[in-house]
Amino acid sequence: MSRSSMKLELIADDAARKTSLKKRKKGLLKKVQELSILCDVDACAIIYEPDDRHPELWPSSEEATRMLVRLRSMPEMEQKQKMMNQEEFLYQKMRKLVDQLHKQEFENKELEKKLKMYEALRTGDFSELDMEQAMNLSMMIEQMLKKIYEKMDAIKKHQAAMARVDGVVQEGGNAAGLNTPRENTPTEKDNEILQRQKQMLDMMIPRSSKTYQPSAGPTNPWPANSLFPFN
Amino acid sequence: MSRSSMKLELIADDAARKTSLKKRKKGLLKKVQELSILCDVDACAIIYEPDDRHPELWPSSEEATRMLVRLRSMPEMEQKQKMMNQEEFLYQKMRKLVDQLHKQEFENKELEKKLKMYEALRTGDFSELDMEQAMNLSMMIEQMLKKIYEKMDAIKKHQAAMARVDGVVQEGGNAAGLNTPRENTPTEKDNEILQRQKQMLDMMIPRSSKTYQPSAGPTNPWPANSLFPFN
DNA sequence: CAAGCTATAGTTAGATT
DNA sequence: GAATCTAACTATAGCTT
Repeated sequence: MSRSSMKLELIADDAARKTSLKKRKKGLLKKVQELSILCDVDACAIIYEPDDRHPELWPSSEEATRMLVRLRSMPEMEQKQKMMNQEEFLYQKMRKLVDQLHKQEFENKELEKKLKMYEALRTGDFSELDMEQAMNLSMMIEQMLKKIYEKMDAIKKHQAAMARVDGVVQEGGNAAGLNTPRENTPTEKDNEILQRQKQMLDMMIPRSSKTYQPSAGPTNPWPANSLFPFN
Repeated sequence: MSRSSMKLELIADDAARKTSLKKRKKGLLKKVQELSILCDVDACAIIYEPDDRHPELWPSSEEATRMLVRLRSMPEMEQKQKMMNQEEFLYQKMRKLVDQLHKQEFENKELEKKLKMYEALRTGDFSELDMEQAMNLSMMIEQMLKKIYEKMDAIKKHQAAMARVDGVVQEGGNAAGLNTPRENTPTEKDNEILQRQKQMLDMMIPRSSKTYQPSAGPTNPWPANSLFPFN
């Protein structure tokens, strides 16, 4: 219903009624399908058009038939219900299976989410991630980068010290192959760190990452109950 | 459906599925009512919830029963009824469920394997991996390292070139902070590469990796149908 | 756990081709 | 009629209460 909300009553105009029926039938079928898939229920719809002997059965004639058979057998079943008969046993078993299945499916989704992040990290393609995953991943990358920088600094310091020792012996050689501390004025050092960060990101992320921007400062947009395992 | 259109698949989360079912059931009822009133047709919907043996009938039990009576008068129905009884239906459904469950469990295991490798890569703890996973992982690390080295070489070459340009102007400065080519005799270079590999591994793997030994040479212990996705 | 809220995807009456 | 378009208009996922 749209355009000047119509009243809920028979559509008098023949053509309009038929058109509406066609559209709504389609819509209804879709809804039934969605319901049965999304919510895991057996559902069907039946429509008798006035001038048609054959009813329309959804989602399929067979499915509807089965449901109707179940429906028909229901009244008799009520009587037997006190006892635990074969059918009740089957139903119980099925309920258990359905529960297990749902649990598995849930776990599967969680695993896939995590995996997606790792894969994104490896390939450098972040386009498939949703907001939460992107945030998780950005934090993870930052943590990894931090560790890497710490390690690099440690190595550099070590090598600088070596170079100094060499220098005492050999009058200022640069054997370690890295720049020596005396070259770093405070400003130069800052620049260097920035440069190095860009290089590292480039190394870790083969395709240049248009989508990733390392968040600066102490701002932490992290959801408290993050799904990602920062062990 | 709203807010970032969801996929048409089982809602894994139990509570969400239940909520959705309730809402959609209501919506469906409304649609059926509207259809039958607006378009003058007999229509009904039937929903069997998984753990409820009593189906929900719309618009009313009486209406549904009337329709059932009409349906039963269809000749083909009678035959199908004999063939497919309720119990057989349940068994069929259960078989389907068991299959689904096994499939899910398998997928789950595969996902967990992959995840375990990524986690091992991140934490540096390889003790939990089995042989196949360790081999997969070692190959992955080698590939990543290769990429990193290539990148580092590219950067180094670039910086060395810069340094040479500087050298022409400034008489041999080492502005880029990495060693210049002239320092590399062949033997020194080999040593340096080895050294660098050790450093990189150390950086990528916080806890020193006792279990990982990069395999040298062209020997490839890889299973042809590796489970790991090298895309 | 039910009830209410809200933004937005989906539905559809009416018009047009 | 059937198909297509579009402007209302509704249904409902994800939240909050």
